[in-house]
Amino acid sequence: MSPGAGAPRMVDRKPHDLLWRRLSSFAPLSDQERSIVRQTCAAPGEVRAGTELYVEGERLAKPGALLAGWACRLRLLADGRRQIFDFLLPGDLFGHPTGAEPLATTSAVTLTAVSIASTGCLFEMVREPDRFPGLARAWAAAQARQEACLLNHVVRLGRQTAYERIAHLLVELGHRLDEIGFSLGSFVPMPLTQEVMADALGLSVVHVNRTLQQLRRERLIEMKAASLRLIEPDVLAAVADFRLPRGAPSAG
Amino acid sequence: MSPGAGAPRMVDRKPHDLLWRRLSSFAPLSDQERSIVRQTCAAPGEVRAGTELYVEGERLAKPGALLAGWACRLRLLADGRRQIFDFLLPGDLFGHPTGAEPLATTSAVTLTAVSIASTGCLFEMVREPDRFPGLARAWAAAQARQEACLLNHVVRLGRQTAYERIAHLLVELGHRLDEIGFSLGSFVPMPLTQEVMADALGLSVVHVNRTLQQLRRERLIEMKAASLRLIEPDVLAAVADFRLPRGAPSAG
DNA sequence: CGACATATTGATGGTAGTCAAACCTGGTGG
DNA sequence: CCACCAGGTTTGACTACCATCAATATGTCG
Repeated sequence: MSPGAGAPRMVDRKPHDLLWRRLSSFAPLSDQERSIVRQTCAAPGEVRAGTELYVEGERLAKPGALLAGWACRLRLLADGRRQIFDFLLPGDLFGHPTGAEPLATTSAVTLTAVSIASTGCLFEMVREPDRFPGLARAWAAAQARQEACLLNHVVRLGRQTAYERIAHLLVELGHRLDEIGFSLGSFVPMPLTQEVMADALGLSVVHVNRTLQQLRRERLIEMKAASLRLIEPDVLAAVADFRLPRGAPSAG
Repeated sequence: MSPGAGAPRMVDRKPHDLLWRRLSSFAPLSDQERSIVRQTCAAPGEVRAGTELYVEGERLAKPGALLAGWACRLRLLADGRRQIFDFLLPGDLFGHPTGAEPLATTSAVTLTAVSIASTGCLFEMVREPDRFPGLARAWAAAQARQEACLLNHVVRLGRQTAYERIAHLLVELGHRLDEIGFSLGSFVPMPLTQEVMADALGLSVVHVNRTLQQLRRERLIEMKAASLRLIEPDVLAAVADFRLPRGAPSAG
């Protein structure tokens, strides 16, 4: 499941290695493609926690990739309720128009300090699958992956209890972190406040708190600072009916 | 919002006109593209209600488009709970692999008798955006549309009450039906059982029943056989905080 | 230290789930 | 034509999960 202790970790390397390694795990890249991706990451931008990357309805003009830090996509309701759709982790792409209209269907906000590669030129390349087949395939796979997570999220929200939702989300995030070099059974970064988890999982902060306590009491998870350890990933996956997305890239 | 009473309705025409009209509403098609799409719909397949179009995990081999009838995408949990992700209406595409791996991430089941065009060859064409630019753009827009509906669904499930969820779903379906030729303020087909709505909205059948009654009592909707009328679409949209998806095709 | 965000705890109430039964409705067949 | 049945809808009684409100810790940062 995880690389051995000595295996290279994407996140340990220079940020500008992270993206091409991540894309390569979706589909093999040519040397040319790889070097272009690396160039893209040469001068990442840095933004603070709480920054809006883009806002619902706005024209998507600055597509990017996260090289470090976390963000999320969300929508605000008229009365202030907030729904988080998914989380963006290092190596994830954001802000790329999908349909004909390049208008954002969600907002996106950073949850931590974040460093960002601007991927405008990569996005141009993806439009020419003949010249850049590896990149195009990796891109499509990355999108498919994001959609798979969204489907998981719908299941959590629609048909799972608070206990199951939290277990499911933590296992999913654990696996995603595993893919980028953290090992599933050990402490991994988890910079989500309980309020953020609540807004993602459709629960109240109070109930998230109590449910997390239950998971800790049962010795299924362990929390420390802004990090988390899944003590029993298999038990958690079982109670949450978690399924590994098919076609998932293997870590390392 | 809707075409006048005398305007042509996509669904009134021969099924084999529906698809190209629908795709044209996303992006203009060349004469060649249009005629190919029409040919695709020449000999639709017919299947009964309750047929599985494909099953989660299976290799997607028979991509298609709905020419008549309704279907849905769903997932079953280990203990029998069921979550419906979205509904497929006439003119919608299904079963097209998105990422590298052509494995279904959901199952899909027909809700009514359905007629289907096999779109394997169209799907090949979409891979060559240089030769078929209109089709490629329409395809991308159709996908974007589907994703927009999925985002709406997450909001419903995560942050809305039963009352809001149902209102929101009905308005969304109303608008989608409006796009394919029914008019928003009049009776439109609505072949969903309360159980299906419950499995889509993360509610129990009983509660769906009671909430629908409330909407009827308040004279916001009217139901008859397998059809529905939104008496006050604006009020419903307001209580549900419904937003028209940007870049939506206009009906007619 | 004080200001602020986040986490925790307790008490109470409401929304929605569960269980169970009755009631339609359309279709089938004797 | 009516009995019968299956699937869907409706109703009632009861329960429980989770939201809400409010107050108190804990922690972090200038």
